[in-house]
Amino acid sequence: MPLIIDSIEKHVSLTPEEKELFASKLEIQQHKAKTILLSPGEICQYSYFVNSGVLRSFNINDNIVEHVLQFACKGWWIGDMYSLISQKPGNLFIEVLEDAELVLLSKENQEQLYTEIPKLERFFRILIENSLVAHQERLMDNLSLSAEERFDKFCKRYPDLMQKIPQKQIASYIGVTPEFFSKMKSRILKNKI
Amino acid sequence: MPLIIDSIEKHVSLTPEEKELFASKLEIQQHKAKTILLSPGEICQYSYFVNSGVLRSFNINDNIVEHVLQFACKGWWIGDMYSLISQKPGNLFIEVLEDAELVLLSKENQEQLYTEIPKLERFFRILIENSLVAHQERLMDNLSLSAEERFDKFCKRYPDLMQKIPQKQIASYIGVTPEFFSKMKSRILKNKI
DNA sequence: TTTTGTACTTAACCTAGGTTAAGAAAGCAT
DNA sequence: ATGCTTTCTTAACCTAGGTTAAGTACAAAA
Repeated sequence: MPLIIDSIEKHVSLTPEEKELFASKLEIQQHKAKTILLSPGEICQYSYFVNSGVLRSFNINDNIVEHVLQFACKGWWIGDMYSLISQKPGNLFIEVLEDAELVLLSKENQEQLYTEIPKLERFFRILIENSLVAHQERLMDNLSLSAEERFDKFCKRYPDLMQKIPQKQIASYIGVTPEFFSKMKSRILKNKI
Repeated sequence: MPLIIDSIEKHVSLTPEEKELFASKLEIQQHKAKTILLSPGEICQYSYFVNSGVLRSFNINDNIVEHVLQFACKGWWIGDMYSLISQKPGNLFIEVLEDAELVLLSKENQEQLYTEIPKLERFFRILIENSLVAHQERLMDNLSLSAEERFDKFCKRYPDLMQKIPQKQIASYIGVTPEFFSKMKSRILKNKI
């Protein structure tokens, strides 16, 4: 599994033995689109690394409205962080949007690796730092930008996702209804002409 | 500085020598309310731990509107994570809201400590994990809850802050204007009677 | 080929929250 | 006490985005 190793070695370098030890703790799974890997109420046991395909994490509030927390495509990690670290029942769905090959790292194996290969604890520290910064920026964007500006940023940040996923998912990610998203999109088109 | 050590030992235990090494890397500062510790465009050099007092981090968008990213009172860490890890100019102000005693840990010292005392890298990994979970929850709340529900959660989560800071700051944190916040507050009062 | 379901669009109408403006209250310094 | 500044309130009016509902366009089953 070269992709996951490569992505780690962008931040820390591993010896061949360390790579082997690491690889021995991983599990590979193939999943079809629409598969639900995790549902609210369940305890998240894995960090998922995406070799190919697209996943999303989202929740559903009382009104049956979905809200997307994260998309993950090739080279990204996804999971229910809250449930994973607390080992309590989570609030998120994790769903496969496009047929995917995933690398699974169980909570226990991850903890073991932290002590067996401290460089991996560093890697995950850095990974989570970057994720925190991204979430902080998205939070501030939601507080200060209009829907159109958020959409604009989304297009620039995830240009490849636009083709791959239904636009209602993007609407949900930027925090508007599919109807408003559609209205907004046609307004943008008109203004460009 | 017992508070910062205590807060670390809730997650990892340190030997007396490690505590001493750690303490030797810290700097203590007193600051009056209204002091600006960091402004947009500057590069953040420190993680700030709050011994006493209250701080906030916030940004200002084009329209001269402030948005609060975080409050920090006794026992909390604050900083501009984006600028700190990238060592690029940041977007945040960090301001003292109530006279404060702070413990400063410089970026270089923090990196040194990670290798000198790997347990500290673990501590900060856990700290950041928790921060990430909190930001994820706040993000989802902003997508799915009304202003009143967000205010409700804020009151429950930070009951002590209500007395300490001007309510316009709380309005800014939950993402509404001070005027609307005031209207909402009086509506809530009426409904309780 | 028809059916069925899901995604997308459009339009009329609605509301949570924003804007503007003016006054009241409360700190804080002189 | 007296002004000066900042915070808070209220009210009239406004708008971004939500809701409801109906219709269109596909794609997957059957």
